[in-house]
Parts: sequence; C-alpha cells; structure tokens
Amino acid sequence: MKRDLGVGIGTQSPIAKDRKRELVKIAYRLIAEKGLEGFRIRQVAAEAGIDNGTLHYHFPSKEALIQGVVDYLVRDLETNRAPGNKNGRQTALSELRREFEDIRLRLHDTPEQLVVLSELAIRSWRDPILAKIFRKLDDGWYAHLVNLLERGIRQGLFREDLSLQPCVRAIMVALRGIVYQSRLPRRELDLLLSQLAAQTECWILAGNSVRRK
Amino acid sequence: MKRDLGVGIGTQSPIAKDRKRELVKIAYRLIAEKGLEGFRIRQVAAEAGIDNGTLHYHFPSKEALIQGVVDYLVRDLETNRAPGNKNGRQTALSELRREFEDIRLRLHDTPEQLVVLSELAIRSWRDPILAKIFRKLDDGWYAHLVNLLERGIRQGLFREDLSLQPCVRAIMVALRGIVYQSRLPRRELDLLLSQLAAQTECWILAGNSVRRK
Amino acid sequence: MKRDLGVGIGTQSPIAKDRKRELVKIAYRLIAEKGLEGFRIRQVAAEAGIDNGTLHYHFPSKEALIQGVVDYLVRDLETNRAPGNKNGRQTALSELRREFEDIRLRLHDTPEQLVVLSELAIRSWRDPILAKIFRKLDDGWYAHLVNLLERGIRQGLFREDLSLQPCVRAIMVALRGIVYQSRLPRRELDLLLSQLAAQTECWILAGNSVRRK
Amino acid sequence: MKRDLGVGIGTQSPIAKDRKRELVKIAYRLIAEKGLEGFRIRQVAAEAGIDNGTLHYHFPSKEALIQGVVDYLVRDLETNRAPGNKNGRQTALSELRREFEDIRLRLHDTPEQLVVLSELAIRSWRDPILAKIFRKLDDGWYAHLVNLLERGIRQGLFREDLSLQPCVRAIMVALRGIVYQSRLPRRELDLLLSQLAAQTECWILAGNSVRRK
DNA sequence: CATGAATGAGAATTCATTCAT
DNA sequence: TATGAATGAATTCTCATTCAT
Repeated sequence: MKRDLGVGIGTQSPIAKDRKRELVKIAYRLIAEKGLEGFRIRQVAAEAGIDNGTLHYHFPSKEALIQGVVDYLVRDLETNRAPGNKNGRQTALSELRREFEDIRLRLHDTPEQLVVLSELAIRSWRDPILAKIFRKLDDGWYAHLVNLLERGIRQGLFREDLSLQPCVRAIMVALRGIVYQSRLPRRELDLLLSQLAAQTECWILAGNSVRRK
Repeated sequence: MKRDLGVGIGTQSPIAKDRKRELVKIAYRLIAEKGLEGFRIRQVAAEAGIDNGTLHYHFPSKEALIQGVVDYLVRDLETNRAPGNKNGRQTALSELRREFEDIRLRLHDTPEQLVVLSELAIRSWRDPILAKIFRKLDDGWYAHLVNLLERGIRQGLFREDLSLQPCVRAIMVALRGIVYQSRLPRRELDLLLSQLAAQTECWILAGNSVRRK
Repeated sequence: MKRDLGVGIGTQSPIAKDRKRELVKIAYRLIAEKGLEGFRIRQVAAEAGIDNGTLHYHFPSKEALIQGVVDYLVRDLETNRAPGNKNGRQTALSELRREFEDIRLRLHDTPEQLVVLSELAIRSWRDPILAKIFRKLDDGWYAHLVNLLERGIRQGLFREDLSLQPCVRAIMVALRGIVYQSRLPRRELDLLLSQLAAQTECWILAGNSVRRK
Repeated sequence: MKRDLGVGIGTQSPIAKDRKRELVKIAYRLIAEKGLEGFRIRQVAAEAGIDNGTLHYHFPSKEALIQGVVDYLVRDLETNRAPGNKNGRQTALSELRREFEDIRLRLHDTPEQLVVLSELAIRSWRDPILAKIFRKLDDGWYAHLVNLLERGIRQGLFREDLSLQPCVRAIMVALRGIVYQSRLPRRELDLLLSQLAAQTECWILAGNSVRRK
C-alpha cells in the first residue's frame, strides 16, 4: 500500500528515523533505570517531550519499542567486534587483551548497557524470539574468539595444543561472570579483571604447559 | 490445599505458617515462569485456591510476598553451604569440587532457582534492601571459599603462595558466568563445568607453578 | 479452583447476581440509546454509580457485558413464547392474534427492546456466535408457529390444505418487517398491524379458499 | 489507484471527484464488512493507497464520509425506481413483480448493499438528519407503490375495491421483512419470495374477492 | 482466617483530526 | 492535492489494595 517512489534509500524519512532513535535511546536508559518491570512507555514519551499517542505513531506497541532497544543493543555489541577495529594490525594477544579491556570500559563508562543486556538476557529465557537473537549474538562472539585464538596459534603466540572450544567457552564464562558480578568497588573490579586476564593468558600462551591432574 | 482445623499456638499458628510457605513456593515458581515482570499476586492466590483478599491477610503487600521469596531463596542457598554438610570430614579439594558439582546439579535439577536468583540479582541493582541481602549472600560465599582455600593450604593440598582474594573472586566469577550462560546443551554444559573445575584445580593445587608473563 | 460448598444453588452470591443484572439492564438501555456504535462501558459504570474497575470485576470485558445483554434479551423473548401463557386454554386463532398483539405491545411499551434486537441482529451477520444464538431463536419461533398452525388445523379452525412452511415464514416475515419499519405514527402502525393480522387470518382460516393465479 | 495528472475544471476537478467516489466505494464496502461499529477511516485511506491525512482533504470528517456513503446508497436505491425503467411500457403487474424480483437480485448479487442499508436504518433512529433522508426514501417508495397500484386499477388488472394505503404498507412490510430475515439458504429464500409475491397478487388481483372475517 | 465486592490509579492502545511543508 | 508527523482525548483493561461481613 505504501508507495515507494524509488528515490529514497530507506522507507523512512530522516526525521522519523531520528525520532525513533531518540525514543529508543530514552527507552534504553529507562529500562536500565527501572528494569523491564517498571518500564513505562508514557515515561519515554514524557522524556522525549512528545505526546503519548505520538510515540505509538513511531512504535505501534510497547513490544515494538523494546524490540527497537534490542536492535540498538545488538548493533552496538556487534560493531565492537568489527575486525581490525580501525587501529591497524594487531596481534591476537593484544586483541584478546582488548576483550577484557572492553568489558572493563563498558562497566565503567556504560554500565547501563550491561544492565539492559542482563534484563533482556533474562527475558530471553521466556521469549523465543529474543532467545534466537541472543543465541546468534553468542555464536558471533564464540566464532570471533575462536578465530582470535586460531590466529594466535598461527602467529605462534598461543600454545599449539590448545583445545579451542573449551578455552573459548571458558573465556566467555569469565567475561560473563564479570558482567553479572554484583557491583564491586572499582578498584576491586579492575584488579579482578586483570587477574582473570593474566590467568587466561597463562593458560593459553605458548611456552606454558599446564599439567592436568 | 484442604485446610485442617488444628488450633495454632504462638503468634502465628502452624497452619498460617504452612499457608505462607505454600504461597511463597507458588510465588517462587511463578516468578521463575513469568519473571518479576509478569508476576501477579492474583495468580498466586488462584493457584493456591484461595481468594486474592485472603492472600493479603498473609502478605500485606506484593513486596512482602516477594520478600518472602527472597528469604526462601537465601535460606536455601545458605543451607547448602553449611560446614561439613553432615557427611563428616572432607578434604578442601573435595569440597571445592562440590562447589562446581553443586552448580551442575542446580542447573539440572532446579534451574528455576537460578532463574529467580537472576531476576532478584538484577532487581538488587535498584533495590537497596535487596542489594544488602545479596551483598551479604555474596560475602558469605566469599568467606566460605576463602575458608575453604585456607583449609586446603593448611592441609597441604593447595599451593602455599596462592593469593586468596583474587583466586576466590575468580572462582566466583566462573561459577556465576556458568549460571548466566544462555542455555547450553547438557553435554556441553557438563563438559564446560568439568573443564573449568580442572582449570581451577590446576591453578590452585600444590605442585603446579604457573608462570606469570 | 473456586470451591463450591455444595450449599448454594448457583455459583454466585445473590449480591453479585443483582449487580450483574443491574449492569446488564443499564447496558441494555444504553445500547438502545446509542447503538453498539457509541456504547461505552464507562457510561454503564457511571450510571450504576460504581467504579469503572468494579464493572470489570463483574464482567471481565466489554464483550462479556454485551453477551450478558444478549442472554437477557433472549430469555425475555423466549419466555413470552411459553406454552399456554398462564391464561388457560386458548384457541390457536387467539394465540395467533396474540403474536401480532405481542409485537404491537413491544413496539408501544418497550421499543428499546426491538432496537437492541436490531443492533444485535446486524451484528450477528459478522459474529458467528451471535449468529448461532439468533438462528436458534428463529428456529424456536418457527417451531412455535408451526405448532400453532398445526393445532389450529386440528381444531378445525385453519384450512386443512394449508402448507405450513411457507405460511409460517410469511408470518415471520411480516412481523419482522413491522419491527424494522422505520418509525410510523402510532395510529398508522396499529392500523397496519391489524390489517396484516386480518390478511393473515383471511389466508389461513378454514372456509377461505384462495385461488392462485 | 494510480492518479493521472489531468487538469480539473470547475470547483472540483474530475480527478478529485473520482477520488471521492473511490473513497466512498471503499467506505461502503468496509461498512458492510465491519459495521459502523468497526468502521475506521484509516482503513479506507489504507485501502485507497492514500495517506490518512489526504482523506481528510476530500472528506473533512468521518461523518462527511459516511454522508457520502448515504448519498451513494440513496442514489442507487432511487435509480432503480425510475418509471418505465428504460424498457418501455410495462403493465402494473409486471412492475409489481419486478419489486419482488429486485429484492431477490439484491439479496443475491449485492447483499452488502442491504447490510449497509440496515446499518444506516438503525442509525437513523438516533440521527435526525439520517431519519429525514430515510423518511424521504420511504415516502418515495410508498408513492411509487401507490402509483403502481393505481395504474393497475386503472388498467383493470387490480381489484377496484383495493384500499391503497394498507395494501402498500403491507407490501413494504413484506419486502422489508425479507431483507432483515436472518440469512436463509438461497432455495428457501427464493421460495419464500415467490410465495409472498403470489400471496400479494392473490390479494390485489381483480377477480379475487377476499372475504374478511 | 477467609471472602467477595469494590476501588482507583494507571497502563497500553486507538483514532479522528490538525497542521506545516 | 498530498504527505507524514503530531495531537489529545477517550477507551478498554489491569492489578494491588481495602474493607465490611
């Protein structure tokens, strides 16, 4: 029914797109503040200075708005995993360290992101669509880390006999455990992260042979 | 479901106590099923076969009922940490293994417990009272693990130069990371757990010296 | 879940039943006044002097309330067709006359009933559940008239060669046509009704033979 | 659907007129489908492939659009009553038969027309403007039938002692009753119509004398 | 202890309408 | 003419809570 005049790049005017982005950002913040329990679209509209009904013009339902938040979050999480990351050639080791550093930065700078992530992660246990999205996200992270380790091995940095799958899973578990850690003082948190990073490196770096019991 | 007409003694009759426990259990299950977002006291009342007004006799408010669930959960988590655990003397190592095994069993047998735990953990970021409870819980766990490692060192099982604090934090992070792992197939999960356990042991067992980079 | 103590006749307390009946009556009147288009449950609540939410306690949804109105209407229409009608032995002819008189009275005394009937009849074109109810109602009326004519024939009052089916249909059509007649002045309406009644009798009474062209 | 760029002359360009007609047709169909209750102008706009704001350019309000539908319907009903109906001289009898046949065709071919008619007829009980229109429509029909019967009498086809007013009213009642009949199977409907037509003719044809009781 | 009826604030959503471009 | 964005009042419905019995 909507006629596309073949000119526009997308189907939405830039004005509407900006509005939508703005609303998503507010929703994002409010979910972080109040949780999905306690998240009210009226408040989103109020903070955007628009009418309650106008919000429904852009997002037909509350769920649609939440989905917008999901998309926003996913996009953000994925961009950070972009190859090379615009800072030229990196060793696998420095990239691995960046993984830990990345979590640290997020915890410092955008803790609300991780709060929203947690909220949605829990929701994904009940919401199949969200579950699928999170699975994909996880798989992407997994593949990224496997690739990273493989490169490290090829570069001669990491142990040749490293079994990739369990190692990657362990790294993911560690980082996830950090995220869901109940708030620690910053000092302790940084210390913990560096320890975990060190421990991980100690596990995978070439030259270390770990004796299994 | 049927109430017997026994006469209560004390400030709260045993009947009322049973009713409360029953309601808490139902609430517990419903929070696991629907999340705090989606948790409705009317449904608790309905499933208990009582009137919604009657529920308010036992728990004056929704928050009070949730608090009941929190207490129930905390009690359950703490009892499992009871020293010796009624099965006599154990080595620190076997106790450490039990920590991992415990998580495994919970994930298999009572995953809803961990769901509720997650729900409440997120809530604790916003709810100071809950935050305090969780901090206490965490501190208890922390103290328990520190004690465990100290015993292990005293028993000559664990490395003498083990720095307790980071090590305990790392174990907690690992176990927490497991819990918040998005559902994995059982096989993979078990494998992951055993790998993490092995890795941990390899870190702390006497006779292993880990070279730091 | 609701426990029935085996004592009550129904499952509802008389208070609730009265309230429901009261609400249905108000809804009935308002549908007659404003049509289904324009019918608002808030107004029902307001006119009953109760809160908007209280209405939802008795009728979980707008549709449930409308269904209540349907039941009320159907019951009313059916009771008037009760056999014998408490005024002793009647000839089939007098009963037939009563059919016309009944419509006349309804048009005079409770025109809103016919308005609501019309509203719902139109709705039944789109609503299968309502359609079923109306079909049943129609079938009941049809059976009643067939029975009436048969008795008349047995009593020797009506023509023996009367073909029942088309005759009954014709009577129904006439009465229905009257109901849906756009408002006529009372005099004209009464005249029309008596003419139709006379015409009908002339058709079916014994001793009249109608020549078909 | 595609609008051509022709230039309009007069107060309203033919393009705009076409657009209006198109919108009315869609509105007409949607009222038949969903009823006035359930009729939404946004849906009209959507089905016309235009914006909801644009619709307001053509019809300043919802009521205006409905009025457009009324006009459309009235015009259609009236054209069918045009004298002679372009097929030359007809006897009054054949014209009378055509009245019944007309209803039959409408019920078969354009039942939605009768649905809309019903919707609006009910509305006319509450809407004075609509009431006036329907009264005029009815009066037109009435006059038409009176004229028809008079011609029949003059032609010697119909009984001389026919009292026009009640007879015409009866015919109208019958036809209206047919329209509001809850859907019957086609066979039964056709049978019913022919029986009613026969019965009517039997009443009014010269040579039949009906004995009043 | 228990109930059913009532409450009322507030939730999401709908929809005709307006207006600048 | 046409559009898209915005409006705001109104609507149904939800739900924790209260209270007389």
